[in-house]
Amino acid sequence: MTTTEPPTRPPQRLLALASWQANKVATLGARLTTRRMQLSARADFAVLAALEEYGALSQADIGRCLGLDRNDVNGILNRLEGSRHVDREVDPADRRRNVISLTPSGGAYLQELQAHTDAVQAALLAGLDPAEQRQLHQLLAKLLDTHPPQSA
Amino acid sequence: MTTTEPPTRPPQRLLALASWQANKVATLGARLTTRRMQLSARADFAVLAALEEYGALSQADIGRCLGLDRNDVNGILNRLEGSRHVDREVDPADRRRNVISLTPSGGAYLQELQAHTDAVQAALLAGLDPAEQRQLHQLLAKLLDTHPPQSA
DNA sequence: TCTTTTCGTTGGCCTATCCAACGTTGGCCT
DNA sequence: AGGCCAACGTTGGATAGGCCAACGAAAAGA
Repeated sequence: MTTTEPPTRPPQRLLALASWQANKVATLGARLTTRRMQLSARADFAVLAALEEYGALSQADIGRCLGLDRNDVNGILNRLEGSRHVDREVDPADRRRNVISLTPSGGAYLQELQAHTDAVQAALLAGLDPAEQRQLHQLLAKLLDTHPPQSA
Repeated sequence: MTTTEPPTRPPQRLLALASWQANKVATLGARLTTRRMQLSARADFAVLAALEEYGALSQADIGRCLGLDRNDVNGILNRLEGSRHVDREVDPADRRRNVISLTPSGGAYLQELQAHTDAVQAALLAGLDPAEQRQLHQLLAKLLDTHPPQSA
């Protein structure tokens, strides 16, 4: 009797789900990231990128444009402030707010993370040719565009 | 002076990243899921789908075909066994293994979850026309195919 | 003025992913 | 036979992400 062979593939019910696929791609990205940097550096990268593109921001604005919760932004900033990648000052014009600004050290850190991130992207998309990569990117962008940005 | 307008969009450095997009789509899927069922039901769905497609499996086989860690499979099965959706018996042919099998109740639960899952997919992909949905699905499938299946 | 909103902060909950270790069991090899 | 190694289930823990509730301070609106 042939021993019933163990399954190698995920069940069709899962393969059919775009959300399941997206999850798998996301954790794949996380795995590839771990090989090159601390996992939490992804969050740092996001915040630093926002500051670099938009200049000084309040914590709430950072959260809104990144789709992050205020609390989580706070935690990331504690880390970044601790390593002097970011300055945190009370906004004199609105003392409820903190003005978060990028330090030179933070800018350098951003460049460093960008290099690692690029490598991760290349590894993640290695199986697709350039045209397919562009297609995928555009489809994901369109999908995200149709959903309201929301930071919890 | 025009007060510097708060940014609404994520920075370009993030928009350019497929891994960031995948993460966002994944959490979007999670959010939509939460509206209809317990978040943890996604894991239940995956395990039940595997059992339904392949018949009785060992815990290790479940983990392998779903890409899950053995430990996590264990936790999911504790839940499913507690609600009688799954039977767990020692394999008489190999007493290291447990034979996990779907109960009628589990089959019904699977159908119920499938309905909710379908609704989530529809909501997630609502912004894409059918051809785009197919394209996205195929590109994600191809991407996942090029990466070795690995369960931690 | 009083009320409502925004902001930063603290603390906590749930899920996901992953790693390390243990005892049990089976297969393999000499 | 014996001894070694691999696989299995299980326990416990680490890190991370996403989310919610509540608080005091401060601003905006009525």
